[in-house]
Amino acid sequence: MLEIQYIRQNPEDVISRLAVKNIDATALINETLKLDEEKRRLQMALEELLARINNSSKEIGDLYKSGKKQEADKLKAETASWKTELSKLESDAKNAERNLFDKLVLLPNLPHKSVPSGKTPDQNEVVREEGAKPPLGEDCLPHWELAKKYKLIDFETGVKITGAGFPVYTGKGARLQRALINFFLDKAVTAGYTEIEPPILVNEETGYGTGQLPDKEGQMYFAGQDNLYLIPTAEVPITNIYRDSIIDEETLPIKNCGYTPCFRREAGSYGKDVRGLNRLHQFDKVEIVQIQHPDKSYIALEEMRDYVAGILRELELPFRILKLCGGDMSFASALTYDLEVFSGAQKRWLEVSSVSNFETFQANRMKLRLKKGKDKPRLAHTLNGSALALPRIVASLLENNQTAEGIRIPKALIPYTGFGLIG
RNA sequence: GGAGAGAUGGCAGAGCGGUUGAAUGCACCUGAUUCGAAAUCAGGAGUACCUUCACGGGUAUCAGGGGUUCGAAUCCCUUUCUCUCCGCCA
Repeated sequence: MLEIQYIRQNPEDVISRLAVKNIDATALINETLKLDEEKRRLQMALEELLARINNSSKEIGDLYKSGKKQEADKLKAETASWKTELSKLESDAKNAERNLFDKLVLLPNLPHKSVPSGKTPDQNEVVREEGAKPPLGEDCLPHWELAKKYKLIDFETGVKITGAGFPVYTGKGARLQRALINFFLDKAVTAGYTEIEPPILVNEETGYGTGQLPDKEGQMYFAGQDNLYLIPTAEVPITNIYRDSIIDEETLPIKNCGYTPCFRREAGSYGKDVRGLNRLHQFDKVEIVQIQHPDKSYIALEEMRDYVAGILRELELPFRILKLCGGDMSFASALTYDLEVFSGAQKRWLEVSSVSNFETFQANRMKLRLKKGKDKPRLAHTLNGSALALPRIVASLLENNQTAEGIRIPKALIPYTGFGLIG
């Protein structure tokens, strides 16, 4: 959530930066400012009345103590007569606050100054491209064929057990999943991240803290009986660890990582996007999360991006890094890099990681603050990135490394799989 | 799931419905003493919002929400959570 103080002081800046996300916020901002004024006006009136009542009550107490019962009773009656005014002011003030809040939660985060404008994914900026695309023959197979051929993934049985988008991994396919998870976690821990195993069901406050709620609840599975949501990413529980807390700046940066399954309803997806492993309802992912000082968050963002690139390099996958344009960025992000691997048989780029700086957007919702000595607490910056999401890594691993003998496992992964070839 | 007990500041722990934002202890910060330190003494110290050029002032906050009252940490209702006992169970 944007800070109202900032909007109040820099409405022009807010409007022009939201324009980069292709949002004309002029009307919304004007309305927000009006509601903010209204809220403060009512708050002042209410607090003034409360102060009068407090004073009066104190006086009544003193009068009783000194035995002046008559005067006390008189003042009591007078004070009681303010009650109708009080309840009206209370409900008005509450409504005004509610109205303001309802507007504020609709506003997406402001994009960083360097974010390119643009409406669609093809206007994202290619930061760089690395690795050679595999020289596959005409007879190369897409990963879903390979998965079937080598009995690695059973999509049909997944449909039987649960539904589309819930594959069953078998044999070396399952082993490959486990290998990748361990590989990613080991990498992250070596890079200084603390491993976390969080809950994968979260409550409403948690969903709100990272920005999934109230807007995108249709994207999450919901366990209605207990009012809990299945997490769409480990970012949600791992960042919310610090909800409602004030962290000593000395302890920064906080770097956490965690493996979790992720659940996404993906309502509205169709066609080649959902073929095979391209888009699933349940998938595995290792996530990295940082809590950073505002002055250092953009350095950290680049480090995280380069860290993820390093893993892709070790996996010998051709990849490219994109800086997302305003129109392709998520609601909460100020700057996002996507990392995509090239999937040789499908001949398309697949997003395997998204690394974002949320600046104070999540921290403001979560009341996650930093404190240095006696200074006033200030909001922290939060960042996260996938490192990495498994399905599309597996897709490109299978497709790019197919040979006549079988599927070659990259060297770095062999200690984890225990085999170098799927034949 | 059933029965009971409880939730107070960073922690521990008081708190007859009326100067209780809250005693006390520990921890913490500042100053005095000291060559320095320990000990001792004096003082300070939560968070959020509103207001003020500023000094300052106001409101809220004793798990969350609602109620009674001129006035609630204190009384009532409710939700959540914790603990103890029973049941069930990886």
